[in-house]
Amino acid sequence: MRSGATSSLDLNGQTRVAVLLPLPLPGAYDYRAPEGLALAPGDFVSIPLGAREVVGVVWDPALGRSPVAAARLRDVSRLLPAPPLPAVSRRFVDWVAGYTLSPPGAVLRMAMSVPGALVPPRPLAAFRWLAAGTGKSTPARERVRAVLRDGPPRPLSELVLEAGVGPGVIKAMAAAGWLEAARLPPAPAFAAPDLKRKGPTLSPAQGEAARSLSGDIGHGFKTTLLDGVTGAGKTEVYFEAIAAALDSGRQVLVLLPEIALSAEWLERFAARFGVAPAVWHSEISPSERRRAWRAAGDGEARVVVGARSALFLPFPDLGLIVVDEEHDGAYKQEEGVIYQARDMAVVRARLGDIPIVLVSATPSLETVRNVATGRYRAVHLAHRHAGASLPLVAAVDMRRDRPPARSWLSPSLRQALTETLAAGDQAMLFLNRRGYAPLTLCRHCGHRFQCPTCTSWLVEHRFGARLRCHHCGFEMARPDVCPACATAGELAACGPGVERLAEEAAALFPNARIATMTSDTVAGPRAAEALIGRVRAKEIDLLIGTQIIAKGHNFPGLTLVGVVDADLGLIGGDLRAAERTYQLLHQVGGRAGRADRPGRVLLQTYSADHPAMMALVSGDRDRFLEQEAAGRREAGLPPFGRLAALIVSGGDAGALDRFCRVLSRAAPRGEGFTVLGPAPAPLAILRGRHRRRFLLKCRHDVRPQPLVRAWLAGVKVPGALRVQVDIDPYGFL
DNA sequence: AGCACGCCGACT
DNA sequence: GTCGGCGTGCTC
Repeated sequence: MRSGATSSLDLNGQTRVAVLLPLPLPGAYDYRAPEGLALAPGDFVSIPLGAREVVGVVWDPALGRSPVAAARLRDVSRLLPAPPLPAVSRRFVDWVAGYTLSPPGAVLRMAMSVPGALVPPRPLAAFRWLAAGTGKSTPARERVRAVLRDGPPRPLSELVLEAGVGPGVIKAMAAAGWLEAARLPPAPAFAAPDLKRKGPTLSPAQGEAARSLSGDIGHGFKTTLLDGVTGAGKTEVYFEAIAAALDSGRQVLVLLPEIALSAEWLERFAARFGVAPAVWHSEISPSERRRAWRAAGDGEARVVVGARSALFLPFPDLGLIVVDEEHDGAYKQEEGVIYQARDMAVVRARLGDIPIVLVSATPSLETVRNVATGRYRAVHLAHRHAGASLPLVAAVDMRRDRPPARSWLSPSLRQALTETLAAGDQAMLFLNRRGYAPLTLCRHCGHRFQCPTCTSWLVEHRFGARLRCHHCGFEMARPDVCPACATAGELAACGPGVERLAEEAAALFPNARIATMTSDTVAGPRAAEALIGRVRAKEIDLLIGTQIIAKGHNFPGLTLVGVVDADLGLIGGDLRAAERTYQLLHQVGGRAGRADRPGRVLLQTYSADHPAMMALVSGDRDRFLEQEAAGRREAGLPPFGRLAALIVSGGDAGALDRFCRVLSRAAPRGEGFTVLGPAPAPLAILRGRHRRRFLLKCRHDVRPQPLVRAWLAGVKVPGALRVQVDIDPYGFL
């Protein structure tokens, strides 16, 4: 349905419209609407730009923008046959652009990065049996005839499959007059969830939580934290809220970190609603992407589950947002438009005046703080469902319980593994380090293998005997001779990666069936699913992996989790290091003992008295959060203050440092904020570009955006350098 | 983001 | 003598 045309009339009586283009331009461009073409904000249009034709969106007229001369205006070429971009989506694009200090067109690009989605789905090419044509009958042609005779027209892909012929045979038969091309209406993209289907029986606590969330549907914007330990049944609870939103006729968006790895979630959804949801993430094919975008935009997709960018889909009637694992760092987009999807989801809910549920067993300090101040409401699920008990967590103090030389499993962990495997149970070893060894050095001259274009060591991968940079993809064959001193046979692998751990485990437990799971060993979601299936079928005794084994997978037979290097996430001066370590290790530990058997978690650490370790062992999350909060409050760091980072990069370190001095001089001065830097960015050189970082640290009541805007307005960035703004910076990059 | 225009090395 | 490298700059 289209609202009336709201384009403005120019002095000459010509109709002028603002068109936002999916390009990093500072604002919308003005065009002329040809006579007879009524255009309203949200309309997708094709317009000429320079020598090419570009798709854009008619934007809402901006106030106080000095208009470009009428003589320069060009005509809108045509209106595209797609549902208009809803007003909420347009306001959201503008809001995100203003918050992240990105050009609005760059944000719009995320909302329409779907080539070909703007033409209606083309009818399916199909073929029906005509009669005998010319040419001879062959066995292949006979099979096609057998499939088609007396039946309705069949799509090409189906025919190819059923008749066991190549597409060439069909086309040749059509050309020879045996078959007639027909058109079938396009298949409905997504089936509607079955709302009559009964949900599972909920515990009293779950039922109460579900009623509480469902009661918010249709009553405007409200943010709720759904907080409960792994296994407490949070998913079933928010499924009921989804059912309530669907029942009210509105769409639902569920955000997950790395959807690609969570087939288990899709199974649970299908079990509850009888259909698959529309799925949106970076790895879906162009045709799936097109289908999902279109279905979200015309309302056919009732539920979309996706990674962070699903937030920008053009939902016309969104009624609920769920952000699962809200604490997960994967919600922070670090490239292009830099944004925190969880925070932007709250904004999207506010603009749409709908409820949003943040879900986590280990909520972020930001969210906990928002609950404490009353901005968010909290719904707690205190206990594990169906009587399952929480795993017993113990720290292994590596200062006393030392592994033998060149091995990484302490005597305690070895013994626990032995017991577990002997009892016929499954175990898991977690080490957040891909490859064989994180560093290779020459024992003769001390040479260390470093990436030629990044500040990072090359990681040895025994599989294929390569040295690889995990930041830029550089790789080389592992040499036998030191490139610095030419000594042979003195290159030593330092430290463990999962491959090396698997080697040690195989030597210790020669009869155990061991599998390694990292992004290197499982290519894509299907391979991951297959491996997880083997673990569930108890074809694997010991699973060794990086953080991809931490997320969302449920292994009923697993009773021991060994964290090989619990301190790994604590290194580096990241302000969220302790929090992230706690969250990740808690999640890893949650894999142990879900069913009727208690689980055990051993944390190998050199800092057993670190607050994060003590909290993991004692299970006292709230005390840990209070300590973290106290430290951050003291330092004026988020969520008690605001941060913005400026990353300046360029190929020439000299030019970069010169420009950094210019930036320093132009830095804003005043009350309530400080500018720190320039300092080498955490990855001082990435892909051959040198990087420096400024930090703007603001009091909680001071907005960093106007300061950064004024700062950058006062300098001219040399062409070869790049300045990236990161509002609410998270970790390294 | 494209695509043009614009100044310095190896080819018919 | 040209073809072409991609560095800066513009697109309503």
